[in-house]
Amino acid sequence: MTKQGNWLNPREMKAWRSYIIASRRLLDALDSDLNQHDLSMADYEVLALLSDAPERKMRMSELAELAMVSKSRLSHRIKVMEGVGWVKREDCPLDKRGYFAVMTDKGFKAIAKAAPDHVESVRSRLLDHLTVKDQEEITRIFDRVTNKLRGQYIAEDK
Amino acid sequence: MTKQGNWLNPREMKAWRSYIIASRRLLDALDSDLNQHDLSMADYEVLALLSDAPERKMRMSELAELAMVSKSRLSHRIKVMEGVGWVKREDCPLDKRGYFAVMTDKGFKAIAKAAPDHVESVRSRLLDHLTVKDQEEITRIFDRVTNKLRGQYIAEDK
DNA sequence: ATCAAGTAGTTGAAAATTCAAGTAACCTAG
DNA sequence: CTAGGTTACTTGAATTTTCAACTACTTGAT
Repeated sequence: MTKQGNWLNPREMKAWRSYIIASRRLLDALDSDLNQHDLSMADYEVLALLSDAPERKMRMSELAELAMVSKSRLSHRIKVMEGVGWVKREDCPLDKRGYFAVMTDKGFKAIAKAAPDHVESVRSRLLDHLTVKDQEEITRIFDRVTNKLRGQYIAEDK
Repeated sequence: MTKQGNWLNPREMKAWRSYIIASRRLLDALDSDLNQHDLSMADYEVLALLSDAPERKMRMSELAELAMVSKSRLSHRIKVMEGVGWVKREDCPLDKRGYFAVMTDKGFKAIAKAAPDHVESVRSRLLDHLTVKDQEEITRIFDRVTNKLRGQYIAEDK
């Protein structure tokens, strides 16, 4: 299984390093752009998901899953967003263990305000530098990676 | 400058989402693999840099820069690594403000033990799913992204 | 020399995240 | 209808990361 001693060849190494370095920098830059709206990428994602959901509400579990964060983290995060007034909790009548996170008007306004800048940020820091062909390659390659990963990766909670 | 209201078209959206989702999952998986050696990706990177440095030592600033973490974060992190016995600090005679982080034998053993698994992890979760052509595309595309980013992004400290 | 400004690195407190329980509700086999 | 296991979510404590000083040293201009 673990075929040890099998170091990366130069081509593999270059691909891996290029990818990792660009990604770190890119994510840092996007996050830092978003900070001007007092949002992190993770929080933005949560709000974006909520704003697209029917009635702008979603079960905690589903939200955690789609936003790819642990339940615990989402729970803590929603608590602070609740403090800021962007979301409220609402209990689920069908399953009394469950809760909905519901986006408030204020929350909607907050993300509506941040979204154009964020999109512009994604453009200027990534998409603008990719040709149409590049974009298609990226889609093809990373969809494959996700699919393979789905098969392999068994996370405990998140 | 900020051309607002310019939402992503479907192709751009697909590329962006594929990339982001795969990356999140990939990094999570790699991190979780490394946890079996009590290491995070960031700590691994720090140790890897040290183990490649002459005399296995490096100035704090340089290490922070190459590992792409803030000085503060590195400082805290080195403190715990020092506690574990993987590194020591050594003061720099040339610049009395400065310190070297020096990897100990124990530290070297720790990363030497983790490295093959990590490499295997990078392979099985990413590289194995990329053709040679894909790897070259990745290198080309992400090198470009990094270059553009370098021009744009002005981070405060890190 | 001297002083102002910048650099190297650390620090403590605050905020975020993880980790390990914990509570309550649901589901299902007998 | 009920015990045992699972699911949904929260919580508090521990760890990690960020943030805003702060110290000590260096540098460069006068």
